[in-house]
Amino acid sequence: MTVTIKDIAKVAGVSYSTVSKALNDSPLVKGETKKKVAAIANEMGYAPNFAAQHLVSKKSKIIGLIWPTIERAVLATLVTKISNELNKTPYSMILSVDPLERSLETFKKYKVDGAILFEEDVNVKISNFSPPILVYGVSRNNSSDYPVIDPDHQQAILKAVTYLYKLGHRKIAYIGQIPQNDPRQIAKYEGFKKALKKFGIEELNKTSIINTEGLDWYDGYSAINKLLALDEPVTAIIGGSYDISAGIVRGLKDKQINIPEDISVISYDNIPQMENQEVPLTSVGVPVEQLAIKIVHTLIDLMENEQPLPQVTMMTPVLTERISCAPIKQYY
Amino acid sequence: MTVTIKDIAKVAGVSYSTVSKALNDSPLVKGETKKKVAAIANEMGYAPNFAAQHLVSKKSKIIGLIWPTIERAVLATLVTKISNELNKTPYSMILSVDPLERSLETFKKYKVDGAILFEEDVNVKISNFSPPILVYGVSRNNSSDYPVIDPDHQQAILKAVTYLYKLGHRKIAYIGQIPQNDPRQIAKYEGFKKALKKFGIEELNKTSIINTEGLDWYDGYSAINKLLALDEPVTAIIGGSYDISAGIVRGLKDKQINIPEDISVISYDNIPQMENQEVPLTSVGVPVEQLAIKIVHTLIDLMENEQPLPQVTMMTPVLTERISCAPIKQYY
DNA sequence: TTGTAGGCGTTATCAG
DNA sequence: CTGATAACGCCTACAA
Repeated sequence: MTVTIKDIAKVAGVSYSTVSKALNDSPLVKGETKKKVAAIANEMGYAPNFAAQHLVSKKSKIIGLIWPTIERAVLATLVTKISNELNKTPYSMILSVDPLERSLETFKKYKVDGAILFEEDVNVKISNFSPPILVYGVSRNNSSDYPVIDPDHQQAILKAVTYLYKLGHRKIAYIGQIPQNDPRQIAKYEGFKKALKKFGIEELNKTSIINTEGLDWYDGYSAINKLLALDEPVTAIIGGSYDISAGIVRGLKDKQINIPEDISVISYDNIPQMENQEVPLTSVGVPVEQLAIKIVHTLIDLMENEQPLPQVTMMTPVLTERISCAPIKQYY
Repeated sequence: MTVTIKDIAKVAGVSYSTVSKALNDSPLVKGETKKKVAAIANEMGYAPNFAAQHLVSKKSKIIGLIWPTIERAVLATLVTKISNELNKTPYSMILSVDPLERSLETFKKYKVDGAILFEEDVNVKISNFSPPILVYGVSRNNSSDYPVIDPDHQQAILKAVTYLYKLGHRKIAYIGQIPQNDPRQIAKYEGFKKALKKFGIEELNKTSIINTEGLDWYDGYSAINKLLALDEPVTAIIGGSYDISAGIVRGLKDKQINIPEDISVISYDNIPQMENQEVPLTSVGVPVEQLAIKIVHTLIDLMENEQPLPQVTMMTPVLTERISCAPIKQYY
C-alpha cells in the first residue's frame, strides 16, 4: 500500500486538495500548512504517482532517447551526461535500445513529451509522432525536418592545428577514418586540409594524412607504423577519435617514442576519459557536458514553448590542454 | 489530440467498455465485434495510454534496469538483449544511469513492478523498495538478500581447457586479469588451475598463466610478448575477456603467428561480436541471449508469482566453436 | 485560506 | 454478449 495524498490529508487533518496544493507549492495555501503537510508527506514516505499526474496534466514529463546501437565511448558518455542533466529538471528519461520505429511506438504509449535521436536513425521517415524531436549530429544532411544540434567538427580540427602551429609544429599528421559516407569524419578531414592551407603548410604535409580502416584502437595503433615510414617525420599527430588516439598512444609507446617530448598528440573528442590515458591527452571537441546541457535545454524549450528554434545549431568546440603537447624547441 | 477508446467507441457504434474488452481480447465479446473494433483502432492509430492502464491496474508493467557505469561490451550487449527479450512480453524497461539510490527513487515514482541490478551496485543496502529485485552476478557474495543469476565462470574455463585437451593441446596459457577483489576473475583463474590439475598438466604449465594489469585490449596485446618469452611455447591460449582476446588476436597477428595453424585461441565471453574478430573466435561462456532470457523470465516469475525462487542460479556455460582452434597434429 | 466536485483514460463489476 | 458506472491518484476550477 503506497501512500497517497488522501492518506496525508487524513493525518494532517486537511482535505486532500489542500494537500495537493501544498505539495505543489501553490500560493493558495498558508505557509504554515505547507510546512506541516510537507513534513508529514516526507515522514510517510510519500512519492507522487507519475501515472496519475500524467493522466490529469496531459504531460508525462518523460523524454525518450533512442540508444544508438553503435557503442562508442563518446556516445555512451553523452547519454549519461544527458541523463544527469535531465535529473536537474522535472523531466525523466526513458532509453530505448530498439530500432527507430519500434522505439517511437513505445514512446507513443508512454506519451513522452519529447524525443532525442542520434544521426544514425534519422534517415528513416518518421510518421505520426507528434512530440518535438531533437536530432544530434546531422548538420550535413540539411534535409532534416527537425532541429539539429551538431558539434562543429571542422572548427575543432582547425583549433587543433592552430594550437600546434603556435607551438611551432609544421609537420603535422592526421590519423583518422575518411569514409565516403560519414559526414562527421569527412568534416574533420576537410577541416584538417583547410587548416593546413590556412597556415601555408599543405606542401609540407602532402603525405601526412593517414586514412585508417576504421575508428578502433587498432587502427590508430597500426597507423603508427605507416607514420614512421614517412620520409620526413612529423612532430605532431592529430587523432581522429578517442579510440584511434588510444591506439596511437600505445603505438608510440611501443616504439619508445615519448609524448610529448618526441612527438605531440592531440585527440578529437573532448571527453573526461582523455584524462585517463597513459598520457593525459590534450583534446579538441565540444565538451560532452556542454553538448548534454544544450541538447536537454533545447528540447525543453521545444516542448514548453513550441517556438520554432534555429534549425541547426553548430556547437563551438573547445581545446582542452592536458600534457600531450610540447613546443618545438628549434623554433624558439 | 490522441485517440482514446471513447473515440473508437463512437466510430464503432458501441460503448467504450465494449471497446476496452474487445481490445483486451476478452471472451465476453463477439469475435465479429472484436475484429471490427480492432480494425478501427488500428486505422485510427490508437495506442493505449499506459498511465491510465497503470492507474487502474496498479501494475506499471515497467521494470527498471540500472545501467552500470562500467561499459564493457558484454554488459552493453546484455542490456540490449534484455530489452529485446522484454519486448516479447507485456513489460517495458526503463534504464537508469544514475547511482543505485537515485535510480531506486526514480523507480519508485514510476512504480516499477521489478528491478534488475548488476553486481557492482549491490553492496549498498537497499531501503524501502518493495518490488522484487533480481541481481546479476554475485554468487560469491552469498550474503545477497535477493535472487541472483550468475554465469558459472569456473565451469566455463573448464570447458575451454577440456576442449583444447581433447584437441591434443597440453601447453595452454591463460591470459587474464587476476585481481584480489573481483570474484568473477578469480573464478576464472581458479577454474583454469583446477582444470589443469584435472588433466594432470599443471606441471607443464607452471609459467603459462599471465596476469594482466587490466581487462582491456592492450592488456591482451602486450601479454603476447611475455608469452613468447616463455621457455616452452604454448600451443593454445585462453583469453579472459572479449577485449583481452581482441588484443591477443592482434598481438599474434603482428608477430606473424597464425590462428589456428600456429596457435589455438579460445576467448571467455560468449557474445555474437566474437564472430566479427579478424579470426572468428571460438569462445566459452553463457550466451548472452540465454542470460537475458533467464533474467527476464525469472524476474517476471518473481513479479507475478512471488514464489520464493532458488536464491542463486548458476547458468551453465556453452562452448561455441568458431575457427580459432585446431588439433595438434603430432598427437594424431 | 480551505474544501468540493469533476474529469483525465482505462479496467472491472454488475446489470441488462 | 453489451452497456453503464465506479474506481485508480491527482489536479484544478469553483464554491464556501
